[in-house]
Amino acid sequence: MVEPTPLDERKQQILKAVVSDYTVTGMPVGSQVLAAKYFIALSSATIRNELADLVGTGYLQQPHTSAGRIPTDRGYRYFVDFLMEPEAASATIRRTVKQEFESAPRSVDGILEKAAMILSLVTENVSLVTAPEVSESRIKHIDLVSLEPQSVLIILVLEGNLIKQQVVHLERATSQEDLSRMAAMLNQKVKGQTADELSGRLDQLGPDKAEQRRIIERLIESITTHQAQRQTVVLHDGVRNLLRHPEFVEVGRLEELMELLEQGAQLASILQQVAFEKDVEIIIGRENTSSGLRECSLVLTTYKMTDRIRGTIGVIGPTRMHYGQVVARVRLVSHATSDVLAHLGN
Amino acid sequence: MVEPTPLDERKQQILKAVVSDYTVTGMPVGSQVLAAKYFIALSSATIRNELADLVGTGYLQQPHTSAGRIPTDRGYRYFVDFLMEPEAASATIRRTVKQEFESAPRSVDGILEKAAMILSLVTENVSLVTAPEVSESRIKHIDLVSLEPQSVLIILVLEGNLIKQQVVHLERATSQEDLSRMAAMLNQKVKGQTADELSGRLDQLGPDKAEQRRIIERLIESITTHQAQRQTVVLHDGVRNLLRHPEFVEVGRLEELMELLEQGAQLASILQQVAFEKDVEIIIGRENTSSGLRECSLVLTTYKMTDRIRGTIGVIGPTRMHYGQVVARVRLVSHATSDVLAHLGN
DNA sequence: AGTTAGCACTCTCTGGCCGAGACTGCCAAC
DNA sequence: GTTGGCAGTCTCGGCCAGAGAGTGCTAACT
Repeated sequence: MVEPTPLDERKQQILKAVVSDYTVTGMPVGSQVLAAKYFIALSSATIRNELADLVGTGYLQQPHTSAGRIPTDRGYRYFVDFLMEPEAASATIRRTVKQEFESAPRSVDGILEKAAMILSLVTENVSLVTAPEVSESRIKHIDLVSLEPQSVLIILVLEGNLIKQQVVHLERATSQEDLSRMAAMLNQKVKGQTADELSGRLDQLGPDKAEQRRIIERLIESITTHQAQRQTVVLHDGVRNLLRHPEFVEVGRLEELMELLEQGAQLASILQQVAFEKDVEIIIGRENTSSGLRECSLVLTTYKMTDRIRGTIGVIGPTRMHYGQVVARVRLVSHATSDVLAHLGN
Repeated sequence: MVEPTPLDERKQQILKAVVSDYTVTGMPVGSQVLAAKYFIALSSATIRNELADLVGTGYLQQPHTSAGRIPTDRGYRYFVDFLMEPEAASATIRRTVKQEFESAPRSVDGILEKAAMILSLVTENVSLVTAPEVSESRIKHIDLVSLEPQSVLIILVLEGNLIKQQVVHLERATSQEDLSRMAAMLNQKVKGQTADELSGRLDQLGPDKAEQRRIIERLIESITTHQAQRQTVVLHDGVRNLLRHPEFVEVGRLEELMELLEQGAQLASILQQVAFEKDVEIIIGRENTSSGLRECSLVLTTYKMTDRIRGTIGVIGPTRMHYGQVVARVRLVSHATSDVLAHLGN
């Protein structure tokens, strides 16, 4: 990382003005416009000198010799770190979010899907939402359903009414009656534990018949390994919004981005690597390791359920975005989502 | 509908050649090319005469005066109805489909998602898959989980290990023990029935305590109404493929299409209206009622599970597509999907 | 009557050119 | 350090010309 050149007050104001203006108009910002709209006390020549400095230090760039300036990734970074003023979501937006959530279904999946929809709606960008890690969720209820004599369907009801299923094959035939009995016993023992915790506590299961015990071990092993290797699901919504941004008129960039969104795996690993030092994390342009995101920015935060952080929620948009507004709205939707999830009950 | 003008043999061959060539090259087809590549016995002048007729009767059109001809929707329609030769999927494609399905999870949801992925892969278009109607699926297992004293989570395990959940509120507090007892009873009575069938057969429930009976009625009512008002889910995959087609370089058309895909509801109703007179149904360009699909074609068929038709599977692509190949591959993936679903067990 | 060669015509596409417009960088003066 | 002035650079839109592709029509041919 390059040591950031300290900027004096006036350069900061000019950088801020360039970012603000460019964000709105999408056109490179010239010295005359800046002098007229933002710095009436200064002449355009003075501003030209400052602009030249900002280009030299890498905060701004020129698309071509006779054009105005646009921010570089570094310029945006300085802007969001030091210059951006906190904004609050408007009452209209808050009302929209509230109303939309009212029609959300009463399950984690449904709520997160709705959250993705709402977030893309209010930010006019692509929204991203990761589902909670199953292995970290508390188990509320276990059910065992016999499919074939040696084949069992395990149904896990996790906190927030999140339901997970998996099929496991047993070494020997086991009847539904036996399975129901084991399920009843498991429900008493495992309630409130996470899949992660389960693996270490097999010995807490009372001394049952050796055979049953072996089956239960097999089931629990299946649950823990299966959940461990599950990759995080990433929901997204609002690609249609992206098409309206002028930076995506050429479909080239879009293709790589769509691939990223539709494959999910790479995106999941990107989102998992985010270190949330602040409540909202912003990743700008080439700060992204993925080439499909070189001209995009991510604005990410987390959401909670039962007071623990469970997943990431945020948006992907062009680097030229109204960061203040997007941050406010991402934060709003994140809080609203956490609220709705909280009301699902433990 | 305009009465189709009967086409003599040679006009048919010329129309077929135009469609075939245009499908491959994407360029308007001229009389010289046709004479050289497809009709060596004829002169380009003769072909010009025939082309003029085909334009007059609405099977072909000219982008501009000095350009070659391209098919109209009507031309494509005639082609797929009378001229298209049946194709078979290549061994490579068949192997790909087979291999991909091997890594599919053992649940309906997972398999259908995988099917969408595979179909978009092998057709290089956007794939569509509707999920089975829950209300028509046989119930394999019911579980009742107490959330709060008066709040119950109903878990339905349907054929194919499809799991559906819903929360229902009761008039009075009911313990988990009571719920488990009722679940056990319900499992005996309702096994193998569909939600639709359930509603009519309340009286078959043995004479229990009036109170329990009322609760069960409430649960069943909740199941049937809830499932009835669910709208069909439409999965899609492969938007990234669409971006590679030259007809979508301008994002205008794409925007409407993305909206259709991401909203789902309108798409669901379109798919439900398809009358499957043949095994593969093709809807071309403006035959679509939806404006977002005016320059797209749909190639659709159905898939089965336990010998009953359960949903629609197919693709959306530009009207200029290799229909024969796409039909073959849609059919292939549909059959493969049905096969994999069949092995899930009842 | 159907087919063909010939030909004039139309339309698109590409590249080059020009002038307008937008901004800059630099210099000299303040 | 700031400013006015000015020459220089680059993009963009419009215009034009020439090449290329393909047609429609006519007249001749089988």
